[in-house]
Parts: sequence; structure tokens; C-alpha cells
Amino acid sequence: MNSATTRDQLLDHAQCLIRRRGYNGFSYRDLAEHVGVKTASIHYYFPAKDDLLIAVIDQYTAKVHGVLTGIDSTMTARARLNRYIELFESAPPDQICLCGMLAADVASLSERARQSVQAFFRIHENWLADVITAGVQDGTLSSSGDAAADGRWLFAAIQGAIVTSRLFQDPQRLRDVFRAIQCQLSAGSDCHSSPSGSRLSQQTGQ
Amino acid sequence: MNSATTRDQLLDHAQCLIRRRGYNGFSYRDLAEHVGVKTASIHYYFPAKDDLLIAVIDQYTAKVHGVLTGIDSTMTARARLNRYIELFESAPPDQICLCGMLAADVASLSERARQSVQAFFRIHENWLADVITAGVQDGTLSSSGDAAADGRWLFAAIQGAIVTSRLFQDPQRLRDVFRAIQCQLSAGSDCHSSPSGSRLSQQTGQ
DNA sequence: GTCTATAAACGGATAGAC
DNA sequence: GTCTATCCGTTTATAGAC
Repeated sequence: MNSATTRDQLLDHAQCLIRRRGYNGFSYRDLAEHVGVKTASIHYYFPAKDDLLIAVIDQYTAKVHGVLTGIDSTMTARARLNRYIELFESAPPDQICLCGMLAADVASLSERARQSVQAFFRIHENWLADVITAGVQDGTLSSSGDAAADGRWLFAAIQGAIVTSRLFQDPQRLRDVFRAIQCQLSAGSDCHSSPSGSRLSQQTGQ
Repeated sequence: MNSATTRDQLLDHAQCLIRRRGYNGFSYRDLAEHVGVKTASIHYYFPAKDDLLIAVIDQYTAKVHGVLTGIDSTMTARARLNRYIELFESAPPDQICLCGMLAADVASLSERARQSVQAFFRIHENWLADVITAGVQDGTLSSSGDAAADGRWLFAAIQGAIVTSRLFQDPQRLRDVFRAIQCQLSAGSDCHSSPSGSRLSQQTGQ
């Protein structure tokens, strides 16, 4: 179980620490204690803190990108969107998205790190825009007419909901935004202005 | 112009610094230099960093609460919502909401500070829920049927959009989420699935 | 109230032994 | 590769002079 290389352990624990406490909220000492090495060993792999950060962002982005690419493109757009939403269920409750955290810390980041965070956002925004475009074509989703703008605001809303859910330690707040998204993108618009229940369109995908 | 007391200047500059760089991203030295005093003087007013933080949150919350209360309640709900949205236009582009930042930094906060941040969120969520309820009654807004849940996800989306707008230094990203909100809450639902333009419902409220 | 001086711990980072 | 030892600036915080 603990056969991972020191470098891999450093990256994994650094990711957790940043997602919990932010870039300015963790130190080489914290990280060294978590992994069980001395701070000098971290500098061997990552000379400066910014080098460590870049590597953590790259690893995180690559993993997330792989997961997005792995979503079966033969499903309907609506089913793919639901699959995307399900990915957020497995996130640890005391951590937020690495790049959501770094977006808040942007004033403390190097230019390189800032651009990597932007790139992460664009990957999600573009994926969402593409699935909306496909949904308009296959009739399973509706759009405001500007799929790119929809992708941007949807991902911003999701990031905000992740932060808020952790603040209140309430995973329901994340589901609230997903329900609103599914409502907004419903081709049939079957959940607008319903009297009270509105638990519709939850398991309708596929 | 600079006749404010030292204490007031400390609070104002601390607010700016936290909104730019987060709780772990500023120091007593930063703050002292901005105000033109020594760090020991800060400790005279605020013995510990947490005391300063609490005071900053309280001042910020009181000011924002006053602005919300000042929105003319004789207007239609839709007009009040538009007035609310306009409030965000005047925000500095390099700063995010104090409590949006602190929500990301929540793992570094004292229990007291965390609860103050939660209270700030609840003020906005409840204000939005109330205006939605009023809008359903006066016919100017529509709801999912659960106004409280709507208030929660709307404010989460706004916070996410503020962070994202700063990340990309692009105020349009904030307007995108406001347009989506206005679309979602439109009683007439006049902006869903329109072919391309969809610049409607921008200046329609009073 | 504001300062100087200082404490004691922590920050990222480096040199060199093993 | 990992360690010990160390550098040096920063951090929050306190004591006491003015």
C-alpha cells in the first residue's frame, strides 16, 4: 500500500494540504511530517515551493482530464452530464477542488501557476460547452443559445457550491446547484415553477 | 480624507488585504506598512490575528447588511433582484468577497470566525430566498418551488463567478452568471433556447 | 497610543556528510 | 536520496519606555 515513491507521496499529500488549507496555508514542514521525510528531501525533488505547486497542478489536471475523456461519448449528452455530476459525489468533504482553491489564492501564485489554473478551468468549461452543444443536437439538453457562456457559468457555479458545501459541511448544497443546473438545461423544462416538490429530473438521464 | 482613526484604517486595509490574498496571505507587517504604523500598534487594537479577523468580518457584514436593507422594498421583486445584481458591478477587480475568500480559507479559521462567515452567507441566501418568494407572489419572478434552496445555489454561483472573474481578469464572467440567473428566474421564461442572441431581460426590470 | 526592542517559533532554502 | 546542520528573513506576539 505504501510502495509509492517519495516523489509521488509528496505530490499526493501536497495536493491534499493545498485543497484543505490553500497555498499559503501549508509549509514544507507540514508536508515533510505527513510523508515522513525531512524538508531538505522535498527540496531535492522540488527546489522551490512554486515547482512543487506546478507539479501538483499538472498531476491533478492530467488525472481529471483523463476522467473527463473516459466518459462514454456514445451516451446521450444528458447522460454524460449526469455522469459528470456524479464525479463530484466522491470528493472528500474537507477538501475543495485544487484549482478552485488556487483561484482564490491567485494573488499569491506565479504567472505560470496562474495560467495552469486557468487551463484547468477552460478544460471543464469547454467540456461542458461541448456536452451542451451535443445536447441541443440530440435533443436531450437545452441551452441559452451560447454554449460557451453556459459552460463558463456552470463551472463557476459548481466551484462556488463546492466551497459553500464545505463551509457548511453540508453536501446537500452541492446537490442543490446540480439540481438547478439540470433544471436550467432540461430540454423539456419539466421542473420550472412546479408547486413544491420538484424532485424531478434526478434519475431521468439515460 | 485621511482623518479616519488608526483603528478604522487598520480595519479597512485588513479587509483589502484579506480580499486580495486570503487570511494566510497577509501579515501584521503588510498591514502596518499600508497604514503607516508599527506592528505593535496593531496588537494594541487587536491582540491576536483572530481578533482582527472577527472585527473585519463584523464590519463587512454590517455594511453589506445595511446595503441590502436599503434596497427599496416597494419595487417589484424582479427590480429588487436587478438592484442586488448591480451592487456587484462596483467591486474592485483584484478583490473578491471577503467571506467568499474566507470560505476557501475555512480550515485556517477559528470556530468563531467560521460561524461569522456562515452568517454572512445566510444573510444573502435568505435575502435572495425572500425576493424569490415575493417575486412568485407579485408575478415578476419564477422559482423552482423551493425558494430557500434557490437562494442557496444562487449565492454559491455568484461567489464562484466572482472568483472566476478575477482569475481570468474578465468581468464578463460575472455578468454571464447574472444573465443565467435572470433567465432561470424569469417568470415569462423568455430567454430559454433562443437561437443565438439572448441579450433579452437585461434592462427589463423597472 | 505609539514606539523600540525582543522573544520564540516558523518560513523557504542551501551546503555538505553519508 | 536522505539526512544533519544551518542561514536568514518573517511571523505573531509581548514587555516596557515614551
